[in-house]
Order: sequence, then C-alpha cells, then structure tokens
Amino acid sequence: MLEKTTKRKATSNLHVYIARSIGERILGGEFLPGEILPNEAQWGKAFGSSRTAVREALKTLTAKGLIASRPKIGCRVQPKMQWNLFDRDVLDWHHAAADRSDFLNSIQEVRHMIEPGVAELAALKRSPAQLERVLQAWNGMKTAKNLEHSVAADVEFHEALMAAANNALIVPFGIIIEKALGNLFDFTTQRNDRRTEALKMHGAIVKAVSARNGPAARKAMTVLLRDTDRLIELTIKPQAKTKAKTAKKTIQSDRT
Amino acid sequence: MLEKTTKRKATSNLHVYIARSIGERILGGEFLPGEILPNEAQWGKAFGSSRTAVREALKTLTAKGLIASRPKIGCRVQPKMQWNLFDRDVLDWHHAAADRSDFLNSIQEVRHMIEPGVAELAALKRSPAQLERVLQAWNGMKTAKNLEHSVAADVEFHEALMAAANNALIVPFGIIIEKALGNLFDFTTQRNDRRTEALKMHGAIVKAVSARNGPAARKAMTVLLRDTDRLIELTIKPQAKTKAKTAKKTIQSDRT
DNA sequence: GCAATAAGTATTGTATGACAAATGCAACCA
DNA sequence: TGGTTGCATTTGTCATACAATACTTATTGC
Repeated sequence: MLEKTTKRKATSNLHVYIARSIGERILGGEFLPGEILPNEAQWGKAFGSSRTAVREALKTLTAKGLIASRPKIGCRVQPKMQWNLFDRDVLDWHHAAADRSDFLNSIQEVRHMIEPGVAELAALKRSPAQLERVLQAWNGMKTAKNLEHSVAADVEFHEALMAAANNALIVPFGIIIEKALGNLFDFTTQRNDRRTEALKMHGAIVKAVSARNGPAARKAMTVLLRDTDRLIELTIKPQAKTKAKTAKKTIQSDRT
Repeated sequence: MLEKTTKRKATSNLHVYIARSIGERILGGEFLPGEILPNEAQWGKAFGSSRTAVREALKTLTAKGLIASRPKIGCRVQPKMQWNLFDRDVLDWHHAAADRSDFLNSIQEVRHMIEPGVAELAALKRSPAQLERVLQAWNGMKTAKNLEHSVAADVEFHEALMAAANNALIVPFGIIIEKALGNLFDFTTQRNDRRTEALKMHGAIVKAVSARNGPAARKAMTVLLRDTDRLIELTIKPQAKTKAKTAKKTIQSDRT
C-alpha cells in the first residue's frame, strides 16, 4: 500500500506506450522520412490492441511533427525539419537511439548561444522573487548530499535563471539543459574538487544577477560553459572512443 | 482541376479543427493553467461531434504539452512551462490571442542570442551544397517581385543558414524566424530603399559564410539584427501605442 | 491505339455503444 | 473519530460500421 508512486512509469497508458514504441523506431531510423508506416490495422495486430489506441498514438506522433497522415495513403514520416526536437518525449526517444556524444556536442553549441544571453537578460529584468528562486537553487547545489541531488539543483539553477529572463520563448530550453546534465550524469562520476569549482562559478553568476550587472553575468556564464566543455572533453571523448561501435550517423543536416 | 492546392486550409479534418478551437481558447487565457476542461462528452456536444473526434483532438493538445488528462479527474491545463512554444500550431494559436508587439520583442531577443552564433557555425561548418542553398535564397531576395516573395526568400535565407550550421537543435528556430518575419509583414509596408539596404546586409553574411570567416559572419548577422530592431522600433511601436487597447498581459514568467 | 472518364479499392476519418480502470467522495462501520 | 468500503464520474480501451479520400485499374469514346 505504500509503493503508490514507485512502480508506475513503465506502462501508464496503452496509447502512450504505443506512441513511445513507434516514436523510438522512427527516431532510431527504422522508418526514414518519406517512408510510409504500416497501416493502423497492422499496428493494432502488432500491439494486440484496437485501432482506437493506435490512432491516438499516431495522433500524438502527428502533433509532435514526426508523421503526417492522409486517407488512402497512410502515415508517412515527415522530413526531420518538421520534428519537434524541443519536445521532451522526442528528445527521450532520440536519446534512446542516437549517438549521445554528438548530441551532447550539439547541445553545448546551443547552450553557448543561449545561456550567456539568458544570464544577461536575467540580470537586467529579474524580479526579486525570481532572484530568490535562483538563490535557493544555488543553496540546493551547496547542500546537495549526493550526485543526483546535485544535478537536480543544477538543472533548477539554470531553469530559474531562464525564468528570470522574462522571455517566454526561453523556457523550452530548460528541456535541453535537463538532457545535457542528464547525459553528463550518465557519463561522469563527479569528483569533489570539481564540485567546489562549479559552485564557485555558479556563485559568480548569482552575484552578477543579484547586482543587476548584465555584462558580468554574461561573462560568468561563459566561463561556466567553457568549463563544462572541458569536462566533456575530458570525460566523454575517451569513453566515446572505446565504446563508439554504435551507429555513427547523427540527426543533423535535414535536407530531406 | 487546377486549383488542387488553393482552397484547402479552412477545415481539413474535424479533430484538427477541434484541437485548434480548444487550443486557441487555452492560449487565449480562457482556461488557465490548473483549471479543468469540460469533459469529453460535453465537448462532443458543443462541437456536434463524437467523443472519438474530441479524444483525438485532446491527444493532440496533450502531445503539445497544453493539457494532461487523468481518469475521473478530466483534462487539466498544464503550467505554461510545459507548453511547447516551438510548435508551429501552438505559435499560431498564440498569435491569434496574444499581444503581438510584446511577442515580437521576445522573438528578437532570442534571435539576438541564436543567429550570430548560427552564422558563425555556418561559416565554419557549411558544406558546398549548403552554401549553395544560402546563395540561392539570396538570389531569391534579389529577384523577388513583390513583398510576399521577398519575405519568403528572406525566411528561406535564414533557414538555409540554420541548416548550414549542421546542428539539429538549431532547426526548430526556423519556426521562430517565420513568425517574426510574418509579423513584420503584417505590420509594415516595406519600402524600396529599405530593401536594397537589407539586401546589402544579407550579402555581407553570404560573403563571410562563403569565405569561411566565422567572426565576420557573426558580425554581419549582428548588424542585420540591429537593423531589424530599428525597423521594429520605427514601425511597430507607434502602431502599438494607438491600437494597444488589447490585452496587456503576456505569457512570460510562468511561475505556475 | 490513346486519352479521358468512370468504377473499384485500400486507408484514414468519424460515429456509436459498450465496458474496464482509475480515483475522488461519501457513506458506513468499528 | 478514523479507517474502510462502496459508489459515481471520467478517461481508457474495445468492436463495429460506415463515410471520405485518393490511388489504380478498367472502360469507353474517339
């Protein structure tokens, strides 16, 4: 009676499960853009489910830009350009399929573009409450008892900063941060000396945002990102070399 | 027989129509985050449709992060943080509802973060074919016969540049560019002297990308963006002042 | 023989009705 | 009073039927 929240996760709903199954296969490259999927009846047979459940799953995939359907034709995989890569599910499915080292690289490139600007905006436009949230996240990093807590607080720090930038279009990047730090979490075993270093760099950002010093915030964030780059260089690349027998293809380019 | 592609747009499918209707009402603030929507049967009656169609529409909204559903409870509007603002449909619905001047402002902030970096990456990592696409888009801008063609070519230019950056996570920003230029298109009547100016600035980007000169590309893009800022300042703000009796609220902040 | 047109057919789109599963709420019992 | 049990409501799933669409093929007129 007390593991109410523990197990749940694997299945939830049938149509969610079906959507994930098909989604992962599309992201994994089993069905290429332009190709036509099996029809609804066939999927139903494959999953031992009704057409209804399959259709709801396919509607989910359609909403995320992975497929498009037309009567008599069937469901065709959309060009990658249409895929909603800022969707949590799509990123998860991608994560299950793609070369993670390349992906992490793409993420860092985007972070370098976005986050210094975010820090600057946050410094200039933050409200007191928003600053408070950033501060609390920083405290969370300081008092974290294990790696998991530490990563969670780190994610919260960056998301709080994004919220403080007061720009609705920035918010979706939180997902990217989550994925980036989650990936790092998988690869690396964080050492203690690195943690105090990271803490200091985050502190510099807090200070600049608190002082409403835009340029300083931007600079501090850049320093932090460069450090993350170094960390990736050190811990990921060697591993990637040894175990990179997986698919060499990446998603990039999309000139479908 | 020859207006095959013209009309289509208004209705398409029933569940698409329903999704759009409900989506616009959510984005318009009629149903706030945390609130519970009418149940499926009620929607069905409201639209004169079956529960099936309603459910598929709701699955679409769920996939875009607007709502979440649970048995016995119903469909509850998600916190704005969850909304998929990089989704074409969501942006359209938002566009139909929100204060466009503020929105354009958010877009420009993000463009300032992303596009200089994109230009630099494109200069460094472009393939010959990708450069060719950028070039063709530029030619399209030069030879455009009317404002519509000109805007289309402009959008294509920026999207080609993003593709040339060879980073999958950049692609979704094409949507943002489309919205930005579409908005400008609605507001301003482009004059000829401005067009030659814009053409020159785009030309500078082409030149830098062609020469694989990253810093120059970054700089040229920054110049272009600053010019767009000025254009917005001049043409939007005055209009906004006169007609801004619409809702003053914006999406920002999301501390739901 | 060839082209335009019509019929056929496979697939998605929509409707209906039924039952299962989850879960908040209230009534009920100890 | 406090825990438990049952009830009611809403989403989740199923089965079946028919409509709409658009590709394929056959047919018909020239």
